[in-house]
Amino acid sequence: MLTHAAEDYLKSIYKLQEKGGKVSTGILAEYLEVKPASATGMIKKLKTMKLVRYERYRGVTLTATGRAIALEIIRHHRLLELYLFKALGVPWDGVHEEAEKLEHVISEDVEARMDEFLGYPTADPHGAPIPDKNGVVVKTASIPMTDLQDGQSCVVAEVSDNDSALLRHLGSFNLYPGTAFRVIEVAPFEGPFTIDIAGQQVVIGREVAKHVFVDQVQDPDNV
Amino acid sequence: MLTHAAEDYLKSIYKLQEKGGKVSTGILAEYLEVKPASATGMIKKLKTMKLVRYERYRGVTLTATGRAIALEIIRHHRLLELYLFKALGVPWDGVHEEAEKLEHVISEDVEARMDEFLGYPTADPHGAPIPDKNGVVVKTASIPMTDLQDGQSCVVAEVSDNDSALLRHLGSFNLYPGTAFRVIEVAPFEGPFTIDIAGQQVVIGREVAKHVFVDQVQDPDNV
DNA sequence: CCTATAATTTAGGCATGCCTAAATTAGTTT
DNA sequence: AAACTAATTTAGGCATGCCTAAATTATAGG
Repeated sequence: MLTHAAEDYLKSIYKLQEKGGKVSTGILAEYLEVKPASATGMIKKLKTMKLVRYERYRGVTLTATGRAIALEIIRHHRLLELYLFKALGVPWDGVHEEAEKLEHVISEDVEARMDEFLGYPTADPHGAPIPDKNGVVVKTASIPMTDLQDGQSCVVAEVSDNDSALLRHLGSFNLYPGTAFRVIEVAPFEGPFTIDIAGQQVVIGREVAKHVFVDQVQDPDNV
Repeated sequence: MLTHAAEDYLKSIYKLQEKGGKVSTGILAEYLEVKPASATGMIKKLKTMKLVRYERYRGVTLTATGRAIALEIIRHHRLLELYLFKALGVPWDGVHEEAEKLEHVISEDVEARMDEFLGYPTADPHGAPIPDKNGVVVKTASIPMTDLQDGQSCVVAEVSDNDSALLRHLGSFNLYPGTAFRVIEVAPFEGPFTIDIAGQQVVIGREVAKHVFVDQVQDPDNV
């Protein structure tokens, strides 16, 4: 069995690898909030366990085994988030933190029971896909909200889950996965987005919009 | 915040103190499946934190603070056991093991939600009392099954929770807390108990009976 | 090409929590 | 009271996982 720390490293390498191939020691350390020297140490340990590929100064990537373990942990995390949200009513800005601790200790048996209770779901409360038992993840083709233009309509697919203040903010606009909205105006010079959610006009700053991903984009009718 | 290990020590000291006052290093070490030398080390650490009273070669006891923490962990453990049992259908011989891992990471918020879901229960699936939020435990006056005589009727109050094979065995007889039975015969020379559960005759060995505690003992009608 | 800067790695240290082996203390027995 | 036994404590070691500080390597600019 792996230590909690090792599991966290694998999970983080997986996530960073998603957007950028090889993962540098520095990026990984920053993501995990440890010093680069500590990351080097753990990477070496993971290499002896054949969970990562690594050459010094060259970055790190997961092996097939390492990836499988990372996806297992991510599955635990996202199922737990959804379970806490649906079964216990934990607010969506709190589930990440809770799941972060529980993901390392939950058994396969309990996980399977939660999965059944939830009806074998495919996305967590933030819209992130839940890998299945075999580690298969359905990639979504969502685009960042910052790519939207005036007049376009869409549906929220996913939002970043790691900043609970941001989530509370989005929640105050009802900007959950599944919520539809239309862009009324994109202010020039990297300005904010004015959008229409169910008849309500809302202004969303650029920094916030970076963390919102959307699907089903439709151009305005009057083109 | 305390380490998981420290929490386990406090919980164990509490349980051992219940039946026997001061707790010796050896007993504690045996209970925690650790060497006596390791227990001495942790006891010293707990003493500097003022969670235990301790003088070398004299045994250890909890301070008020230490006791409060122990009861908090025990509350986590027992609420989790009941939640896993009732909400997720985990079999009663599996909940102890699961709760043992979860008790150290569950938040007060999630615990409060489980408590509410369960309707503020007072006993776990093995009949052990659940301390309330303020650390108040209702002591039960149960007696060991081994004290029963021919003909007496009673109700199961509590069973030991730490041996899952034993629990499966008891489960196969429907010997759960709340189950009523009548003693048909106590075989002489430390022999087994023959009992009547809902019309079924069952033979219970002495070693098993030691782990079953009963309430509401009534003498036979024909006295 | 060679040097400056930034990233990374190595070296050495610290806390936790376990271990074994040796020394000490308590308590009982003669 | 001395000696023996059993329990306990001390001493020293090991793995994990973090840290800081110093050395090394990569890479880009002149």
